[in-house]
Amino acid sequence: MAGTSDRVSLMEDWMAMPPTPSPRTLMSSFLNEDFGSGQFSNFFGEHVSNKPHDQSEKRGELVDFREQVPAQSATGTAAPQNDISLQPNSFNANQKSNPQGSLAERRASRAGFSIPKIDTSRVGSSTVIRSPIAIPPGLSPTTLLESPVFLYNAMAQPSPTTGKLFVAPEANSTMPPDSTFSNDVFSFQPHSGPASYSNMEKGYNVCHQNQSLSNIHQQGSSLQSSFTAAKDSADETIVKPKTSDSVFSDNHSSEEQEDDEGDQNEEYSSATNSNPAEDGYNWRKYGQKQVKSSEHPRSYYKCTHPDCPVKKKVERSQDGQITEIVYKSSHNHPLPPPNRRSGIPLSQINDQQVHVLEKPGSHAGLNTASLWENGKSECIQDMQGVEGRPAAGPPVSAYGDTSIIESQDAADVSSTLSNEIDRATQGTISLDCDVGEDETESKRRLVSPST
DNA sequence: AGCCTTTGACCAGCG
DNA sequence: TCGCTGGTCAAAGGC
Repeated sequence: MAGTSDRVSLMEDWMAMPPTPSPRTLMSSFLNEDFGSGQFSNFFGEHVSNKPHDQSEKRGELVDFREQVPAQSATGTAAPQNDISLQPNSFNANQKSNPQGSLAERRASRAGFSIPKIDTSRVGSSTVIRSPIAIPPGLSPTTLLESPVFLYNAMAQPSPTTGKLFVAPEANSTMPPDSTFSNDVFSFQPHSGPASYSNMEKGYNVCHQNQSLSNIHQQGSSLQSSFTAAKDSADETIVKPKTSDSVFSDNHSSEEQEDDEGDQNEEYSSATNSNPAEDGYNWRKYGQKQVKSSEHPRSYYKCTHPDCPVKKKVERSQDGQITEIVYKSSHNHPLPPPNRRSGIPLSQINDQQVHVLEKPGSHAGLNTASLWENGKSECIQDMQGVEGRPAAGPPVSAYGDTSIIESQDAADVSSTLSNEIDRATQGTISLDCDVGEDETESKRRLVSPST
């Protein structure tokens, strides 16, 4: 089975990587990287270099795709082609709340980088995390999203025409050659280094439709999964993890897929906690049903926060692996403290946060992880900047300013990193950068059932 | 005691 | 109108 052997090969690559480095080591390695040499920017391409497709060709497709989409501005008014929020080297043109841009942007600008931004303002209120493969228990969909690779490639915003979330090409990133668009659904393959599922957060964070993808925090390292992200008519965002080999061929047979799941079951058998409540929010299950459209039973959860309209549907395979999550509506409250009841113990979060920094073993992994951390830091800083705002309040676009990746000098990086760790260990950071406003609950499924 | 899950019943939308 | 389907309710019981 080709897919299995691919994954085995990947795992071997990971196993060959250096043992867990310390954050300092990571940072040191990171700082020794030549940003301008393209090592970093080519990382994703390098790690998908075993793909048969021509990378530039695919990128061209992506560009074409984007150009075909009549973009809208964040305010919903007509805008020139190629929404500026998607454009590299143009974030300054999109400043709103802060004429100088976010701290991340300022830092990046200072370092000579431009930061493409995600415009999440058009993202709607219902999120689907849908996986044709089962998400291993304890492996959060958000963790998948939080892969540095995903982050780095996550120039994502909903299609102006369909509302589906798609990922646009970004100048400094390398689209995996097997990236695909299909009905506004973009698939790509995060693959940035060793993943240790046992070290990942058990459970998952909400990947909120109003949440800048850059704001999604990483509790785990990158995965060899790929994702399909889609957003439909301001209602649903679909994030579709795939196995690495499924990326090579979307015609992946169901048999192969089942085998993949089986393999993953074995790989991730150590992760046993699949409680969907562990996304940081508290959920109450109010129903379960076997629906015809899915071979798996569907569970219905409500956010237990008073007056919070958020619901989610979770489908699990027989072995408890999550196969689909559909988020509906938006949280109108901050993320609750992490260690309450079903929340993750603070100490566990600490460890996980540290693992984020320690796990990536390759240079590229270091880079992505470090950059991710930087981006996360900016997210946090942005969040701090809006503290005190009514939880139900602000336009989402306020968070759309959050930068994804920034380049920093050594001091900044170290400072950011250590601050990040400190915040994590103090349990003071909110993992959710979203305070949504769109309460629309209509929804429509975008991706046909995986079966 | 409070909050959770479970589970059968009920309801609404749709063809 | 009827049957199917998906979503929700609410009682019961567990932790």
